[in-house]
Amino acid sequence: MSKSIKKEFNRENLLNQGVNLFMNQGYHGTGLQEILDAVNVPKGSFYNYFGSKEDFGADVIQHYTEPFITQLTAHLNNSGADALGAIRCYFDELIVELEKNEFKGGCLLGNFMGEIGDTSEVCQKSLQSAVKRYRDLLQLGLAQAQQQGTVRLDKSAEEMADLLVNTWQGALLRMKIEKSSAPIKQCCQDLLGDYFRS
Amino acid sequence: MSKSIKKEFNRENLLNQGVNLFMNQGYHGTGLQEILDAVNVPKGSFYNYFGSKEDFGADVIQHYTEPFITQLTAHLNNSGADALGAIRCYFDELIVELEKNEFKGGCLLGNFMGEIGDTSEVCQKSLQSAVKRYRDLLQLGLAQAQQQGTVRLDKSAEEMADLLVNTWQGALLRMKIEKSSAPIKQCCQDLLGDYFRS
DNA sequence: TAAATAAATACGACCGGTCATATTTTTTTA
DNA sequence: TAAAAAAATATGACCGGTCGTATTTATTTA
Repeated sequence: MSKSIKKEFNRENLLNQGVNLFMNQGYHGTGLQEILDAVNVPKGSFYNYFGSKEDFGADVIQHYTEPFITQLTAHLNNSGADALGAIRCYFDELIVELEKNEFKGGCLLGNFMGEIGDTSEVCQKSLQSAVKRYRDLLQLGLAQAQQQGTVRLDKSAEEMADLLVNTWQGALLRMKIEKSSAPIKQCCQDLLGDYFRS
Repeated sequence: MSKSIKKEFNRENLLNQGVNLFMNQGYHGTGLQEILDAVNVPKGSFYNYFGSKEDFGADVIQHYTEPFITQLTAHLNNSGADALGAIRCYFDELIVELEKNEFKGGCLLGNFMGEIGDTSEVCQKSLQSAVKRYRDLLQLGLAQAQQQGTVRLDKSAEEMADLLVNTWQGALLRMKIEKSSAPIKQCCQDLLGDYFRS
């Protein structure tokens, strides 16, 4: 009993540190040892929790995504009659967080798509499902906004959600090398503040 | 004389293979040995050509970018009175090429921005300059299209060029995990075929 | 005590980078 | 111009360290 609690505790810690280190140093740039040291788990124990580094990576992807889904869902639920405002508000929060981090890291999903999105089948599957969940939620919000009359009807919510996700990811890459939040702010303004408006 | 020719030959080969391997396996996922084997250059010789792996990476970035600048410039020069058409035509060619590669690799600039864009100062500088060159060229084309009346005037060419670059990069990431050209086609249609039009 | 889980250790392969030495190429000198 | 000296380039063995993983040992749990 106390053991399985510890096991879950270690697993959770490993996933949290995996998110941090993978996001800032990339998949191949981060060694297992580094993650294990950060959470004081012996090297030999790792394979009791995860099948391989690759499997671990796939789990980290899902673990990373969860809070974003939760956060966006909360905004949409509390938005009342302004789903578009909720989406803008959600992204504004992300921007604040990214500025806090001085534009380092960006988004684990984007970084992993670029680095291992086409070489690790396991992680590719995980990325597909994570991005789809996220995209679907944005699509839901945009569809609500369409019903509320704030977003144009002549483009599908799905198409706009995809465009938003993709432009956001590209803007995050620019942010990282320009060390500026201008690209991600521009992304929100261009799409949510202009192109999507009815 | 014949020696310095060989030197340039080796350098060029190393850069070419560097582009290939870095693009498909990432920076940390590619060892120097792998590149050296591919071009039959001994390990010890590498450091006669480049100061370090990091410096090499920065040079690879520039080497990768050159052909894209050339290709886009050519399209713009031959476009006559339809700069927007030239840009679309250019991206269509890129799409064909990406489909040929079965959506593997994507864009080295995007991949590197995500993986090492905020950890390697040398490569960050190189990425900044490469992306700026590319963005500026697109901006020039869009400004021409504005003068020709095919592109809206109420947004600056610079802003649109940035949006195009960013959305394209994000769409490439999606392409990699979806193994489909739909995202990049959608990018062109949404921006060049709709949002930018006057 | 038997089975299951955790931890320690061991493993070979590979990492980026260095170095002394060998070979050219270039420059200087006669 | 020919010989000698100096500088530049080429090379592969080798460095310490780290990689991801397998195997072995110790510890819990049932």
